[in-house]
Amino acid sequence: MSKSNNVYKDAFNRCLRLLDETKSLPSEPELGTLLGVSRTTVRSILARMEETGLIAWNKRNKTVLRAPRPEDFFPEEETDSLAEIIERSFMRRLLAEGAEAGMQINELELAREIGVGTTSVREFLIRFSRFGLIEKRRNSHWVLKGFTRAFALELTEIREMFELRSAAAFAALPEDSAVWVDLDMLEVQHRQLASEIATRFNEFSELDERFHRLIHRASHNRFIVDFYDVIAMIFHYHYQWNKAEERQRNEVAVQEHLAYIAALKSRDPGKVDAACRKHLKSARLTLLSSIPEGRQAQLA
Amino acid sequence: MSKSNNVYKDAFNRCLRLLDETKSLPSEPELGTLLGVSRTTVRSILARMEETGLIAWNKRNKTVLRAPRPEDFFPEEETDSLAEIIERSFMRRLLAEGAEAGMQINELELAREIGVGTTSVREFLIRFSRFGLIEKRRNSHWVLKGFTRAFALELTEIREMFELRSAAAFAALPEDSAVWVDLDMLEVQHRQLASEIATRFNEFSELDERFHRLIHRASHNRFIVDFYDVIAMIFHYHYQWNKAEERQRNEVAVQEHLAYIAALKSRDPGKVDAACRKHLKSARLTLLSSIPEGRQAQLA
DNA sequence: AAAATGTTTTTTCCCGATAAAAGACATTAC
DNA sequence: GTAATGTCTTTTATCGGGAAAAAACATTTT
Repeated sequence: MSKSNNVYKDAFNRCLRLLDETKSLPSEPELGTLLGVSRTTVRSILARMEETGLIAWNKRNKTVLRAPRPEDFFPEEETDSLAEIIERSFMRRLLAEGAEAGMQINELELAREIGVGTTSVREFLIRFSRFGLIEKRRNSHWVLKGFTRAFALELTEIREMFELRSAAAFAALPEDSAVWVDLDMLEVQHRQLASEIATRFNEFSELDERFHRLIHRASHNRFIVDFYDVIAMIFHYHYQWNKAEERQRNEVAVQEHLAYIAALKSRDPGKVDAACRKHLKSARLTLLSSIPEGRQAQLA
Repeated sequence: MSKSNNVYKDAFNRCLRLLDETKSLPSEPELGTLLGVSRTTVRSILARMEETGLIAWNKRNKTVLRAPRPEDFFPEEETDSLAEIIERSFMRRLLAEGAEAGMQINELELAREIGVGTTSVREFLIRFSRFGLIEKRRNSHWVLKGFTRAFALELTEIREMFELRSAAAFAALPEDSAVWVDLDMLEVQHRQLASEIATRFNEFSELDERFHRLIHRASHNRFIVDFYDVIAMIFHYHYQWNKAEERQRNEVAVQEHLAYIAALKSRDPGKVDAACRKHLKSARLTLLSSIPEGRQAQLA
């Protein structure tokens, strides 16, 4: 087994959901762009759909025969890429108790534990190293730097620097820039979420990321834009294992975002700066308060 | 051939240079730390040195029998790690004419061209991607973003942000901090270089890097410290292929550094800021002026 | 008993091979 | 003649294996 066909399985599942909406499927290249895969994969999907009686396929004709049933879908866990599987396993370990700074990381052990080859683990660790949580010793093991208070402070320091600059750049964008439309859309979504916060508070994460990424993009600086990956990763996993006060937290954040959006729309640099600072400050406090006190740097 | 023994060969060569200085070599663990390799490698080195009549080795006794001759050394090109070889090849292509933005990068082709396995090339590209010059298309090729004017501007924007902050932090360090001693040493070396600039101008690069890294370390922020890797890499390769006005450039930079050092020692935030800005501005101009005008972003 | 040397085990680094997926080329349909 | 489908080729993602290097363990020396 050299490569799993998760790309195919994931695209197949997504394609199944398209079946509900139409009587017939579009052309192969069109499906390809829609699903983000090559025609080769599209054709495998169509082949299976024909086989299982979901569609009748004859050249350009792809008629939907029946609605998809639960058993038509591939199991969720088979649609994840290896990288995602490794990342999840690794993050679980990292945020679990006992993952102290200075600990060494063993590629072979990780690979065996997760049940994958060492190459994939190596590649993952190299990719992951840019998050500043691990470090390589040449010709030797990786060292865990740990998800410590120091890490959170260093991360937020950069975040604040970058976001203040991006927000200022955003406010200075011309009236006819497309970003104002995006911002309006985000504002509407924030208002909707605010009005139903009691039941939908867990949808905030995703909205949060889209909002901040929009702002960072205004910097027109790849290093700033890319840095948001670090923040997104940390927030994603950290809050996944730390649900304390989630509703309360998100409710506050939504209101801060709305104030921030209003400041951006005012295009007044002073107001933008103030609203941005206020939100970043509470984001920092939230992150810091959720790091257990015992989880300090233990490094020599 | 699964792994070259460049670690051994490189350490062997470095160990040969130690032979000139002493009558006998220290213990195995001591040699290991000195050369930065494991005892296993140290013992291979000693074994060969005994074999070639360089030393007499009997347990704790490692007596030097003769001075090393040129033919005792392994050829320089055999001491480079695969990663270094790939990096050099890749950078040569990148900075050569015809490497335009938007071009795709083919792992297999690169691997064949350099004469290495695909795994090593993949790992290199993943590591290299943090420099912001290439980007991965999921399940597909890498895309070259190109060493363009835009790249240089984005790079220097971050550099300036980080260095101004680090310099301010540096100046605020307590009197008894060890950094002041390091700074004094660097100042002396700068003065020496300044006085012999006509013949030693090409030694500036290395001094430059040590100076800026010292300053960045004062930020106590891993993201700032790590970012200097990007700058160092760009400067290293860029100037290696662009020697125009090198002497003139370095002469100016040394003087700017000396002014910058004086400002830091004054611990006056205003002076530090001014000296830092001045140096960064000329560094930016130098970098920009050396990017050919034709080398613009061509991306769709 | 601390630190060295001698020996064995484990891990890292890297290659070649193979299935999945992408991409290129040839052919057909509208 | 443009855009689809059909077919073939190339590239990517991943594994297992093997030599180099590190690390762990055992034994000796001072």
